[in-house]
Amino acid sequence: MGRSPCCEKAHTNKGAWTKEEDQRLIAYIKAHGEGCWRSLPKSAGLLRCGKSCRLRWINYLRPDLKRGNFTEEEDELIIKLHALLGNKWSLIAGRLPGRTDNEIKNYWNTHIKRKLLSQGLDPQTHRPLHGGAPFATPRQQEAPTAIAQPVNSADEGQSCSTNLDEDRFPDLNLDLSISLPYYSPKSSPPSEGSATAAAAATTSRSSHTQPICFCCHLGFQSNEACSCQTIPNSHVYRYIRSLEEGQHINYSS
DNA sequence: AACCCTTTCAACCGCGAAGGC
DNA sequence: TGCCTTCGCGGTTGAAAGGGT
Repeated sequence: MGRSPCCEKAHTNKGAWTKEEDQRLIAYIKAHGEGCWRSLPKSAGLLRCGKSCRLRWINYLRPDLKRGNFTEEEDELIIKLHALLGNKWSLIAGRLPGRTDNEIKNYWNTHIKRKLLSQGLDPQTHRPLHGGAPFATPRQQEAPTAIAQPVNSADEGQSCSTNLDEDRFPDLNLDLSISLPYYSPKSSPPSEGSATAAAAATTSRSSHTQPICFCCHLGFQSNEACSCQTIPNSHVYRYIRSLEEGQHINYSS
């Protein structure tokens, strides 16, 4: 007995998406919002499985995606994050706004891996292939520290942003960020409960003992949008829709 | 122009986690 | 508590594009 298929394969399309399928998916999500991927294809009139729809939306159709080449800064950030997190592409993508885990994974395999190899570094361990000095980012080269190792499952019991991490990558904010879902004008914003639940889900460890500022979690501490330090209330959750809009919603628990 | 090889990246697959009952 | 369903993630595949001969 194998695992039951995620959908009825006999009546689903596979392979590249057509323009019409894209339009159908976009129109449906604009009207009803994301979620319920299992039932979405039927409701949207698509002969695709839910997983395929989800992937197409997340990796290609989402309006907040940043298309185009990776910048040098993004390159460096990916390398740093990979040194600390390993192949946790979704976590790495969470630190690069507008980039998807699939995109970063592909970019790693096609560009960065080769780049590191050409520098004599093992892409998995970030250690030199033939001995010598361990991998160091430009900033590290100014003040070399211990070699970064990908986290393993045991390490994950610790805080995501430890003092050790800060020692290794002082300019790196490893707090887990939250990618906000896309809401159409017709669909409703998240309820207070779902926002706090999302916060609890993604920051479960810290949320037990301290308030969460999403600005900080998104790495915007220095941005004026973040005013968490001026908010004395210990249970304020701040949501930012986007940097451009400068909008935010406070959710109090 | 034709063929072959390499590179890129969208899409698929299988698995584990999470949540509901 | 255990089962079932759904979702999300990471690894892998394969078609298309690009480049070389």
